[in-house]
Amino acid sequence: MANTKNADARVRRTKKMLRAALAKLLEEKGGAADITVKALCEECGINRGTFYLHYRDVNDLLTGIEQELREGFEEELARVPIERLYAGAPAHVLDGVCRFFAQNADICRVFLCREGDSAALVERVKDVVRERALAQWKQMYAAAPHERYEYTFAFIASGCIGMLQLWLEKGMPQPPEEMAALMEAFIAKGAQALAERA
Amino acid sequence: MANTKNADARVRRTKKMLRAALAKLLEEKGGAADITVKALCEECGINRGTFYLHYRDVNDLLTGIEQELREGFEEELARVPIERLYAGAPAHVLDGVCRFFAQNADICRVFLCREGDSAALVERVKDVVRERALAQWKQMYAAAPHERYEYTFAFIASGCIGMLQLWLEKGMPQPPEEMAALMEAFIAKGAQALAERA
DNA sequence: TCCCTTAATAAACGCGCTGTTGATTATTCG
DNA sequence: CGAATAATCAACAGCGCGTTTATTAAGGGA
Repeated sequence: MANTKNADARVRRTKKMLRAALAKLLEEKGGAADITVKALCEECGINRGTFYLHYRDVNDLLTGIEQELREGFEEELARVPIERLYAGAPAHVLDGVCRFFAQNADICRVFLCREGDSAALVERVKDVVRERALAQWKQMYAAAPHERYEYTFAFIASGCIGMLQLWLEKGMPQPPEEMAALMEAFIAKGAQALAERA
Repeated sequence: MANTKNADARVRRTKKMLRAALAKLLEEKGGAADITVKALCEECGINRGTFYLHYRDVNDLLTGIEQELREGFEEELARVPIERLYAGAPAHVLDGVCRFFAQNADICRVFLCREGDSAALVERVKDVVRERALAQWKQMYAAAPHERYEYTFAFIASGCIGMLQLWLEKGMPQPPEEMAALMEAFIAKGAQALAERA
């Protein structure tokens, strides 16, 4: 990121084009697998040698974009007052997160969704969520949580991602706020929340 | 599977060796990416041409094993009385599922866990869980469920997988029954269940 | 047991992408 | 403008792929 900004205008141009090409090929092929350096360079009319001037291989370019996405998500997550989630009173605490996914839907759909073979990012996002939940817990109770909570946070992290994946797949027919409310209700009260609302 | 059984003894031998080699290389390299046909054949001392006699490429071999694992899981899942999950009374309905993961830990750890770049199987398993939950719902209430439930089932499916992934990563220090109870409690009552147990 | 069938081997083939190199041209920025 | 450096072009060996040929070895039914 910082690396990309403080650079020659030519470098910025090249990297930008490569990212666009990657995005396009990813959507075309569906999977990150067998995207070739050659195809990437031909896509944006760049010399193949130029690619190696900036990236080690295709995966290197890929993880760069992933990292940016993750950093953006992490920022958004930092604003969430997690402690209010467990209180049982949904209070629009996840609205921002859901909106973030909606805003970056193009990239998220490619990197976060099924068959993408880009499991790494999904796992990282889970880690971020889980660790933040754990840290929050420690801060709230000033004590190391029982192992049981770790598993529950893993459940929450994965569950949220899974719900968001389905949402993205469907083309986001619901507004982010509705998704947030659904997530919050389930986290707080589980399936019982459903019965009450039905 | 049936294909593997009704075959010449030589074919069975070859396929068996290839699977063993694949498992070994997967553990060594960590990721399914860049496992080469050549390496696979060298690993078990098989002619490279022989590989192509049975599989189209590495991915073909890979999905074969995945499918077996998924079928086993699907069988186990079919025995789960899902309707009792929503009642709020954990009743050891998920014990069998968790035991299945414990029994097949070796394979699950490779195919189901992080960084494995084998996202396809994870997604399939999610689908199985989600669809079964939906079908069960329809059977119980004889009506098409609100879209909200689809998202909730997606949450549950992904959440369970996530919890099981963490469990496998840790080396399964808890007995399957404990994991099952934890999952059941969270599904039924959400984070409130934690407060009550703390 | 024999013998026919079929799997496995060995060696070689062109193909395409990789990652690197050296020389040359074009662009940026002070 | 002019020095620095990014981008280009062409060519290179290397390697794994997927296929083909002829040959050897093993299996299983009559």
